[in-house]
Amino acid sequence: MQLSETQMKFIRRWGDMGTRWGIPRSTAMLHGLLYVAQSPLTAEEMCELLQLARSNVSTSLKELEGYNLIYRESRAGDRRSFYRAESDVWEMARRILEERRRRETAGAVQAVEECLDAAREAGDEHTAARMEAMQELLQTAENVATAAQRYNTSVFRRAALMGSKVLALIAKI
Amino acid sequence: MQLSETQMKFIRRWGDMGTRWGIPRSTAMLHGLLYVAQSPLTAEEMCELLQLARSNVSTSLKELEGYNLIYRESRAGDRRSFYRAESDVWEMARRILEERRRRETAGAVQAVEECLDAAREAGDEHTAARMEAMQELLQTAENVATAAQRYNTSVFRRAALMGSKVLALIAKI
DNA sequence: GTGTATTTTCTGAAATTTCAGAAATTTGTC
DNA sequence: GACAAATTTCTGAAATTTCAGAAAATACAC
Repeated sequence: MQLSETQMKFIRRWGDMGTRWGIPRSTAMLHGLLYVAQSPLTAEEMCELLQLARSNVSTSLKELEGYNLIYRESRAGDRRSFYRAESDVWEMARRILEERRRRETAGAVQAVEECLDAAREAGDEHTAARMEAMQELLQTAENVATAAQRYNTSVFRRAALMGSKVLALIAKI
Repeated sequence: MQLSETQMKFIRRWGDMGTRWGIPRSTAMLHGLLYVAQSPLTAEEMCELLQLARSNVSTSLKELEGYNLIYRESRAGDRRSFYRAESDVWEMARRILEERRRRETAGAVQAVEECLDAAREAGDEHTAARMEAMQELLQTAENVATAAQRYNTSVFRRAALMGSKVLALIAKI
């Protein structure tokens, strides 16, 4: 496989994007590569195409698997693993949402919960009130994110596409 | 002003949270401090309470102002600035959303747009299709985020609280 | 089992980010 | 204007993160 100039451009941009989102550049680039690739690739090929160290590719692919953004496949008579990306962008978004919920929001809910308990324990009304408000926000975010996992990708996509209309409707109630 | 143990605990936790979200620990801690503070604080007081360098506090406060998460106020006969945080957590969330949209999503939409043009130019059907799908996702996220800015905080909150029910409804269509 | 292809883990170097202290600038008073 | 208080910017040190190369572990053929 050879990368076209256009593909390389996307991969580089996607890498830049990643860094703004807290994802290492090389990890994001590998994801971008698999997203535009027409067929599954081996780790070795990816090293070659993006000029990354084999170790780096190995670690990054594992991270991407953790986010369920890529699949690894085996082929008969070939002991290497072949990787391909989830190609449905809505499914991709849903999985990112789920992982971020798990790693970030869930922890926050628990942390604030603890602080709320401590504030009540100490009879600190003001702080308790603040913690309660924060708790409502975090718990709601958590609930929405969890709900999004219950339905299929098509529902998720339609909900997003209708998003602004739903808001307009709610504003009228 | 003196910080209670509970408040200090929250501030530290909030700082930890920040780092996971790509926000410097000291910046997040300052925000947490202002969120739990009962009255506006000066930069100097914040240095004292959190044991941070004056310069650091200055930079971080400016960053928080950039996110519209804090307000600075002046008082007659006092040349110092007094800071307080937005205390409505839903308004807070809305502003974070808006800033993230501006800084992260907006740039991505443009980057993918460019790549899409390049792919079409080069007659690269496969890549163009992938870029189109990605574009739909990013543009939709952008649209929803923009829409959320059009209504007041109460609408935003109600929409979030109804989120899972709205999803269930859409799933039935 | 042995040997080889492939992947993963370990280690440290390079790059980046965070943040304190010093210097410079701004703001407001007189 | 001169002066003092407050804030911001500059600089580099410390901490963290990213990532390459080497070593170790694993998987599979024979």
